[in-house]
Amino acid sequence: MRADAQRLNRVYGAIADPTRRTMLGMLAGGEVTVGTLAERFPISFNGVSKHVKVLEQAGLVRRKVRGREHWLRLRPAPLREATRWLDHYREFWDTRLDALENFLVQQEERSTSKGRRPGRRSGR
Amino acid sequence: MRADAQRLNRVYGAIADPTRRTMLGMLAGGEVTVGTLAERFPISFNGVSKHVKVLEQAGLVRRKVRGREHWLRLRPAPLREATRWLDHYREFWDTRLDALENFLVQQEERSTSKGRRPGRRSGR
DNA sequence: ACGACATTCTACCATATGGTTGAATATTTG
DNA sequence: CAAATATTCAACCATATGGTAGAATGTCGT
Repeated sequence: MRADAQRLNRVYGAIADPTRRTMLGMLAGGEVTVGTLAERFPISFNGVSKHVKVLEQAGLVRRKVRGREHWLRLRPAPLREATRWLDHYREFWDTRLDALENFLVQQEERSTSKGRRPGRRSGR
Repeated sequence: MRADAQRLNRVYGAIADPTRRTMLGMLAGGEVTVGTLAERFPISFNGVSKHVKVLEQAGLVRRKVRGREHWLRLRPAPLREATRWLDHYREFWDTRLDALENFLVQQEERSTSKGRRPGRRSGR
């Protein structure tokens, strides 16, 4: 599904920025306003506001307007999805590729440390 | 450490692109040349070459030049690191925030179902 | 040596991103 | 009502990104 991929794009894109990762960490304790968030970053309020919007569009943060303040809350669901994709491949690679790597490295060692033996198909 | 964050930026940035995610999937089976990879994408060879470079700089792919061909191999280690960051937060949020969300939603229901809206001044 | 092949490098383009400032909007407070 | 506050919107800038095309580099086959 395309929508699925789109969401992954947004989520990984969102957490690819260290400022936004830090923001997510700050939201772990509960709700926080945009202004409170902004206090802790060396960029302008507007810069922070933009980052928040990115997190929001990735579905990682939910905004609730109460009076003049915007309260932000973490939404873990998209992270779960993102983890699922990563885990699916990572596990497979961890088990399968480590073995493959060892195998290939050994093969390399064999062909470089000892001379090529006659009658052997040289793997190029 | 900053280097750590830098690596996470690169890895998440790399997998934020669906073309590159697909490439990683294709590399699961073992080594593949850039050209073989390129055959399966609707973009130019050069475009593919650029994507490969991004994956390489994120440490997700290792390149080995054999003759005129460049063979690519997956490197799972950075994925492991990326998963670790995600998992650390996700687990925490999963347990802690789901409870918080339920609590807050209930609170909301309680206050809205009784028609207790705060002074309403219509927009504009 | 020569041409075909696999690939990168350089240059270019359009759009996205992260940042800024200033104006606008809505809300609380005096 | 007016001022202060919390925030977004709009415009702008510099740089990054994803894409293209063409030239350059290195290797293979004859």
